[in-house]
Amino acid sequence: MIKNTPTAGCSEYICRTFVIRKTLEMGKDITNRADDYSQWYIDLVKKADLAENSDVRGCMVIKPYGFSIWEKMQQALDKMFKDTGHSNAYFPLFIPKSFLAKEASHVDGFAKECAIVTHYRLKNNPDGSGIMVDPDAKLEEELIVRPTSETVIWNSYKKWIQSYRDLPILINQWCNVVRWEMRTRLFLRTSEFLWQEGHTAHATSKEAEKETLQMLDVYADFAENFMAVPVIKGKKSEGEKFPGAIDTYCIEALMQDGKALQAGTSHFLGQNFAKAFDVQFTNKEGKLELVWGTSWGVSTRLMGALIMAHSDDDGLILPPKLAPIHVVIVPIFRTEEELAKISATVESIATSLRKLGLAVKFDNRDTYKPGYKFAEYEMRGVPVRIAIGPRDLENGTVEVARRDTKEKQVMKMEDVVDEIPKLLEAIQQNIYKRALKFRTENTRKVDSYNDFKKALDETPGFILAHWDGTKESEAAIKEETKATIRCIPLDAPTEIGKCIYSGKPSDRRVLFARAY
RNA sequence: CGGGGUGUAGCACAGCCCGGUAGUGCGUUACGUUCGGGACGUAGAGGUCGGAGGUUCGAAUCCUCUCACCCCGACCA
Repeated sequence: MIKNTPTAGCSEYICRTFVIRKTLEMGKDITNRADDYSQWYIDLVKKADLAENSDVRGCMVIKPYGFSIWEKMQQALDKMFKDTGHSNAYFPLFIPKSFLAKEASHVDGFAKECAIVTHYRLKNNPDGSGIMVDPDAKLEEELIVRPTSETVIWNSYKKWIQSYRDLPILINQWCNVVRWEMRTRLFLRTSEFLWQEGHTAHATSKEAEKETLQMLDVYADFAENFMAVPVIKGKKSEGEKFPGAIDTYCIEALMQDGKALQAGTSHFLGQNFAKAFDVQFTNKEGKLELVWGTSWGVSTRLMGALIMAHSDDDGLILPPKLAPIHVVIVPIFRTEEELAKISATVESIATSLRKLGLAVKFDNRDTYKPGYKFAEYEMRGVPVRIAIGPRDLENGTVEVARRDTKEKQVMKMEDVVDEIPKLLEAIQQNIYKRALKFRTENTRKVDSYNDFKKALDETPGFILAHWDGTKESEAAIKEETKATIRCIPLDAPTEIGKCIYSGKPSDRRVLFARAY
């Protein structure tokens, strides 16, 4: 094969072996998105060392690397909450059954997915074969493992609020919740998940509504500027809103397979929970009035959004603002002496980069070859990789590779400190723009039910279409196409049209998609 | 809850149809050679074959029951 035309044949041979080799190696790692998107996602979560299934049904173990990304999200969000006047607090994991029953639509919404504590003691089996629940230790009243905390929090608010002077109450809690889902998927839907839930109480409807929309803006800001995921802000239809809310607002993101993902919600609760828990205050006029409420939350589901929005067949792609490691430095060396020389240079580069607030990892393990490390950090989505070898030491250069485009460049060592922060910023911008471009290209206006169905099957994505505003049409469309109204976009312009399903008049387009 | 699948070494799997020394790859340990895109050699360690019962001289393998998890649906702030 190589012997015929030495030069051309040789390079062709090398090239081909490389491709075959690469294909095999990649196949060994993660499924291609094009072959099976769902499997790609699962492979990626596991191979990037983000999380794994635990032996507890529907529950995941979030591994250190995955958790460190979640911590970065928490830090950024927590600051945004504090900056908008909120404080953190903590309420119990357990909710007495009677609490949950107080708000009718709330209990309807969650009843089918609750974990319930009925006993408080175990004992040895009489036959000595392990342990059993002690039937004598039955609880007077069952405890529900919180699926969300409105009830237990409003029960406290009743004690805390007497006068308009006690308002507003602006509280957030970081915690775990349990929803006994039929079917689970790592990060996207797990029986137990981590989240934050904000719960605020206000003297007026106007103020509560303002809070609801303010937090929606915070979420959108976070999604776009930290996660680099463009989102559409909107209002949920009656059928899709939170049980117990007057209005539910949300941010909706589009994943690479054309399915929508609800990335955060903010609810205007009206006086529903105040009514249920009898939370009244004396207003300035000395009259008793019910308190107005909001609640809002984002969860570890954001991890799913982050993964699916940007990553490729080689692994995770992380936005620099949420990457636990910004820059990984891989030394290329043969001997310990070479490594020692390189280390000296690396230390000075790493120190200067760290002074800029960057997380820099120097991977000087001698147990893995450089190629292995390159692949590993690509899998983990580290935005920038610097390679330094003997050749670089001679030339005073380094090799810089960016994860988002896989481009490599040779950079002068003295430029590194100036250029890397710019490069990270460029990556942050680039992946946002790429995601936005994808969304734009996969958002379609459709005016007939046939085109709607065709679009869903042939070119999945967001669909903007007219809807008559009725539950009946919404339900029928969902039943027939599995597409749901993701939201009524807040910025939707008034536009006269006809509902794609019923043909009845409509004054604006709403956002449809199949969703996670 | 319906459909499908899987439980055998840390991980991925073969062996089962047709019963008879529990295997392969990766990882791991030691040593040596390697190191600019996923290295290789040699030697070693590592297994209640998901669980219970049954058939049999003998069960990872056949039969019955059972448990668990995963995937695809249905459901779902």
